[in-house]
Amino acid sequence: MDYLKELNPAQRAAVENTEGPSMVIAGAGSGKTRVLTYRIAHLINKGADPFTILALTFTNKAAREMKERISLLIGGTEARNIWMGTFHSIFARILRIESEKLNYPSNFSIYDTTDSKNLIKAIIKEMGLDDKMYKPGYVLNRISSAKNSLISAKAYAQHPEITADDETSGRPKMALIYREYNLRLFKSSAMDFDDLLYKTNVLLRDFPETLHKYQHKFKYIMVDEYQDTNFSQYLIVKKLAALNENLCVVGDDAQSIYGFRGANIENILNFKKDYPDYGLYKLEQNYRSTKNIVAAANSIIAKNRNQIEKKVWTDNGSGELIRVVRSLSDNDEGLFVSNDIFSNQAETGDAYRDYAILYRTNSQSRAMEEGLRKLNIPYRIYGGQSFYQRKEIKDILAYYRLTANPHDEESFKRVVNYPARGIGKTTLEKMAVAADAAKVSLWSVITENLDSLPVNAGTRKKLDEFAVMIKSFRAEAEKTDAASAAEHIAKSAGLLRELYADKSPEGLSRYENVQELLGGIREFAENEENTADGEKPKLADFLVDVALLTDADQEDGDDNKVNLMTIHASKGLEFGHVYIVGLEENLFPSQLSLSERSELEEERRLFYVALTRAEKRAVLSYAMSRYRYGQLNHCEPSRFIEEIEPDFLDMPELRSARPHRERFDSFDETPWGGGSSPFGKSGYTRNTSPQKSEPRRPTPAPPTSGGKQLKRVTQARTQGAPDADTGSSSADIVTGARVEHAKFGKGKVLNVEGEKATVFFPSVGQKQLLLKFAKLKVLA
DNA sequence: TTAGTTCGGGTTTTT
DNA sequence: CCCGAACTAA
Repeated sequence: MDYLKELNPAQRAAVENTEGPSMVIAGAGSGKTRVLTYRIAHLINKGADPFTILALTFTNKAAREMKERISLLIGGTEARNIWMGTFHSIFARILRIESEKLNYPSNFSIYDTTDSKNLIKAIIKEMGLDDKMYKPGYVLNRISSAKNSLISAKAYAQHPEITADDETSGRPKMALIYREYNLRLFKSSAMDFDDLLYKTNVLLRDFPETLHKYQHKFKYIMVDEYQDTNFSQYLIVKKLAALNENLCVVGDDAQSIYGFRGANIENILNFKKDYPDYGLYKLEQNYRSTKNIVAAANSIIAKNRNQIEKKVWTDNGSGELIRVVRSLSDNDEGLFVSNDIFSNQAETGDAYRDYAILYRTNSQSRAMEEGLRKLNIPYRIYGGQSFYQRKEIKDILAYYRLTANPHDEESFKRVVNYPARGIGKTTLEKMAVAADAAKVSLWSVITENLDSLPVNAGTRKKLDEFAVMIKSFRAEAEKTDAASAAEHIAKSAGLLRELYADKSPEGLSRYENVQELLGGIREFAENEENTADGEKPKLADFLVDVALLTDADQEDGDDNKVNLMTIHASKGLEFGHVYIVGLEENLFPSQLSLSERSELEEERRLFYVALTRAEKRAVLSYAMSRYRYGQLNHCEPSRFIEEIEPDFLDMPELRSARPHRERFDSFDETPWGGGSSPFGKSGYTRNTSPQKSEPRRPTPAPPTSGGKQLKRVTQARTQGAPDADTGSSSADIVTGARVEHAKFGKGKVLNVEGEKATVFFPSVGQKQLLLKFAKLKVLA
C-alpha cells in the first residue's frame, strides 16, 4: 500500500473511498489521472476482479495509457481485463454481444460522420427536397441532438416544440428524414455514432434481464471527463450503477468544451440530486504549472458565471510572465512562433516534444507548418484529417466493411464502381428504386432480385461479377487471418493496382497510406492480445474497433517533434512550452459563439484548457491580418487577452509602437503620416471608430520603445527564406509608383507602410495590399 | 459512362 | 484558397 503515500490528502480520500457514489472535481493539472489509476489499482489490490470494473474514458488513448499505468502499479497482466474504454467502444462491444435482441447482426457496421452525411444527402435527394434548406450537416446535427436526448424518430415527429421549430425554420420534413435515415441504417445493418449510445439505452430499457446482468457484472463504475457526457451517456451510467451505486465520476466543469456535441455540464451540477449522500472530493492543488500560469488561468475562468466553486493553487515557482505577441499576418505569426521555438530551444536545451502550438481551428496549422519547415524544425500534427478519413483509406475499408456486412449501403455505394467497372449513376439509381420498393438492401437487390432489375444484360453481368467477387472475399475472410484477407482483398479488388499506377506525389502518398494500413492490420493480426483460442484474429475482428479510432489514438512514437493540434485535441495533455495562436476576435472566440452567453463561456473554458496545458511557459499570439477564404482580413485581438489579469502578462507591444509608423485603421485619411500621429492619446482617432462594447485600445505609442517586438517580427522574416519572388522587388514599390495588379489592373501607390501598401485602382477604388502576396508589377 | 473542367460554397471544435 | 459537386465534352 506504499502507493497511497504518493497522494495528497484529497487525492488519497478519493482513492480510498471506493464504496458508494462519489464525485471528484479535479482542477486542471491536479492529478486527476493519477487518482483514477490509483483508485482502480487500489480496488484490484483489495481483491476486486478486474472484470467487474467499468472505466469510461473520453478517448481510446486515455484508456490505453491508464491501463499501462495501472499495470505498473499492480504488476502482472490483470489490468488488461478491466472494461476500460470510451463510451462508444465499450457499448459497441456490448451491443455486438446483445445484438440479436435488437434485431441486428453482431457484425453490424458503424457509420462515421461522413457515412451518415452521405446517407442523409441521398435521402434528401430521393425525397426531392431542396438541399440548400436541408444541408446534410445541419440535418445530421439535428438528428444527432435528438438521439443524444433519447428522442426517437416517432417522438420527434410528435414533439410540438421541435416540429414547430422545424416548421418555422422552413424544414417541415425533418421528422420524415429522421425516420427514413433510421430505416436505412437498419436496412444496412448499421449504426451511427449516436446509435451506439441510443441503442444501449434501448437495450437496457427493454430487456430488464440484460440490464440486471450488467448491473451485477459491473460492481465498480468510473467515468472520466464527466463534464463532457451527454444525456444519453448519463442515463446509461445511472442505470448501470443503480444496483451497487459504486459510482465515481471525475471531471472539471471549468474544462467542459464539448457542449456543441451535446455534452451537458448539468450532469456534474446535478450529481448530488441523484445521489444525495455522495462523497465530494475537490482536487485543487495544481502540480503542473507555474504560479503565473495558474493565476492567469484562474483570472480568466472567473469571468464565467456558472461554475462549481473551487480554488486551484500551486506550490510551484512563479515562473515567467505570459508573453503576448503580435504579428502582421498569419504567415508572420507562423514565422514568429517557429523562430521563437528555435531560439528558445537552443537556449534551454529542452526537447522539441516539449513544445506545443495550439489553435482554435485546424486550418491554422498551415501557416505554422510553413514557418517550422523553413527552420527545419520537426513537427507533428494531431488530428486534422484523420488517417481513417482519407479517401483511399475509406475506400479500402469500405471493401472490408462490405465483406463483413454486405448490406452496408454506404460502403456498397462507395466501392461498387471503384475501381471503375462500368456501374454508373443510372444503374445505381435503378438499384436504389428497386431496393426501396422491396424494402431491402442494395446487396439483396443484386443477389436476390437481379433479374427483375431493369438494366441491360451487360450491366447485369457486371453487377453479378461484383457480387461474386464480394462473396469470394467473404469466403476468404472466413478462412484466413486478418492480414492475409486484407491483402488479398486489396489486390483482387484492383485497388492496389489502381493506386500504384498513379505516380503523382499525391498518388504516391495515397499508395503509402494504404501500405501503412495494411501494415497496421498485419500488426493487429500478429498481436497476441488479439488471438482468441490460439487463432489469429479475423478481418471482422479488426473492423470492430476501427470505426471508433481517431488520429489521436495513433501511436505517439518517441519522435522528438513539436506538437501541433487544436485545443480540443490538447485536452488532458501537458507541455513545457505552449503557444496559443490566433487569439483574435471572431476566430477565438469563434464568430459563431458570440451570439449566446453559454457559447461564449464555452470558448472561455476552451481558452482555460489551452492555458492550463502549459507547465512553465505560455505564449499568446495574434495576428493583425489573416487569410480567410483566400482573402486578407483585418483582425482585432481577442477579448480573452484583456480578460487576463495584466499582472501576469508581458505585453510590451500593446503599450508601445507598432512597427514603423503604420496606421492600419483606414479611417485616418491623411496619406502618409504628415502629422505623425502623436500616439493617439485617444481623442484624435476615436472619431469614426464604430465602438463596440469595449473601449478602444490606446493606439500606437512611440516607435522607439517598440524595439523588442519589432525586432522579433523582422528577425523572423529575414531568417526565413528570402522574400518569395514577387516579380519585382518590393523596394521598387514606393509612394507614388504606378503599379499593375493581376486582378485590379493599373493603380497608383498612395502609401507604403512596411509590408503593406495602400493602392488606388480606378477600377475598384482604394485597396490595402500586403506586398508579399499581391503580385504587384511596377510600371515605368 | 467517364473524365476533365468550371463553378460555387464553406471552416469550430470530435466520439 | 481548397474542396467537392454539377456541368460538359468524348
